Amino acid sequence: MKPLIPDDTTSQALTAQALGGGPDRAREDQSLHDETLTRLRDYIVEGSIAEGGRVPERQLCEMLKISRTPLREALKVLASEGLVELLPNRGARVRPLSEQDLGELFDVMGGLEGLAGRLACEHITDAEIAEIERLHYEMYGFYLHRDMHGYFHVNQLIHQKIVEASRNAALKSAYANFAGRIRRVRYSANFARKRERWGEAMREHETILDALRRRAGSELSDILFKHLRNKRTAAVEHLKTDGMAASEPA
Amino acid sequence: MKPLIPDDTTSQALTAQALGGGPDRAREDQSLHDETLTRLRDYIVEGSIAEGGRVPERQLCEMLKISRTPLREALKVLASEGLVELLPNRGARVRPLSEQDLGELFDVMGGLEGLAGRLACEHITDAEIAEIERLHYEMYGFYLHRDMHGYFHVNQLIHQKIVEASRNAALKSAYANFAGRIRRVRYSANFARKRERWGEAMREHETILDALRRRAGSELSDILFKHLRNKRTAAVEHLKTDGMAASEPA
DNA sequence: CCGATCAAAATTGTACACAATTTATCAGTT
DNA sequence: AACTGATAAATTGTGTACAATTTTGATCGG
Repeated sequence: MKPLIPDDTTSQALTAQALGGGPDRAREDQSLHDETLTRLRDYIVEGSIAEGGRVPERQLCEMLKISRTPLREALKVLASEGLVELLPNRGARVRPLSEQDLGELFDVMGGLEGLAGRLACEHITDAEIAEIERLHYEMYGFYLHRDMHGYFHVNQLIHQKIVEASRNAALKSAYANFAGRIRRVRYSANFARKRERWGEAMREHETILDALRRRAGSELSDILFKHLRNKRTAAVEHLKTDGMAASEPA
Repeated sequence: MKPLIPDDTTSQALTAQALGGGPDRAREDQSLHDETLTRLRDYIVEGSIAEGGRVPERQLCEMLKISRTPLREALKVLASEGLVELLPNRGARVRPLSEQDLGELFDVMGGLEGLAGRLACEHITDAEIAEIERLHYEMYGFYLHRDMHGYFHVNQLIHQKIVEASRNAALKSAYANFAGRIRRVRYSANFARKRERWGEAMREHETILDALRRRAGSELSDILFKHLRNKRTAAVEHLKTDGMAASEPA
């Protein structure tokens, strides 16, 4: 058989354990439950299970080489995180994200990023700003070379840095949670083809950096929300067109 | 890469399930797990267990008249919500909230409320605004009569209405989660004695209502965050002084 | 008398068994 | 042949048993 789940799954941003405010537990003495939780979450976030697909417990148990008890515990947690849906006596399904759901999630992300920016202005060091500037120009390079992949990567890095600079663990956890939920659709749907929006996003990032330099919290908060709102529009638009094709076969 | 999952897309049943820890759900065919989850959460939020207090599973099982399995499932979920802490082989403890934790939570609440206000401006109806106005004046009445209890109650109602008007279920859930975490300390600590802050808060509420009437999203978002930031200062100050006395006997 | 070491009890982590509910299969009837 | 109903299989929900770890308690030595 196949491993089904790679061991060194790059769990980059999703370090924090849920909304808990992250006791950044070392990988050593993780209980079977925690291990299962992390692996299942990554598995789902990566989009390895079809939307709304039924997931028999037995099958997952075999896959993860554990018994049902820790698996079910993990499922309950994932349900509370919003990743799966638990239907009574009918098992767990990967929570389908409607157009509206995605819109809502993006708005919340916008609120959280706005908050992160505002708080970052209170705490960020010059060195951190310099680092973000560096990333910004790197991103600009990707933009010029039309390297979408590199662009997105650095883009996420910048937003992540801002969240870090907020010095707020609770915010960081919540952010990671919502990011994971969105990332699932982002995985199955490639965000390319938004060339016209690209330049606009790049300009928005200029203003973000500017506000950050001036430590203008309220202003930055506003800019970041609107930035995400624009992203939202593009994303929902994308899901609307691409989502159709995916669920078309009928 | 892995089929593994039959593509059975018959899921349309949108159970009002915990989206991020949302405490609103139908009381009908709750599984024992859900029932336990709700009851335990309420129990903890109400402050019935001392901070950091050990909570033997057996004891809780007797109290809730259930076996360990659903209880443990509930504990895992509460841990992911940040209410309790799970120490390996050492059981669950009510998560102690440091001064900093409380500050962080208040800031996140501020961000969420700001977001709620911004979104509310996009969706709120005149009737809803009228309702909030009514509550506002009711609250003002309590203020004039120096009725702290009534004031706080209506105050929470107003903030709740704004969240409702945002028309964002994900936000509502996250808000409920963080509100619960804060409420735990608010219960054990009576927020009285903040007379001087009271008038200021009342004035802030005037501006909130004003911005809401004008549907000035960005402005309202800013006001709401700053409003919560002021609350935060008062609350943290309170915990600093009162928290000492509370954790004395140990 | 106080502290350390080891055994006993209690508590937690996981697996498994059984009951309840849902889903699938298959007659029989129109 | 399609539909309805009953029955069988499978799956989920909950309780309990057992192993592993921690906490408690007692004995021994200083």
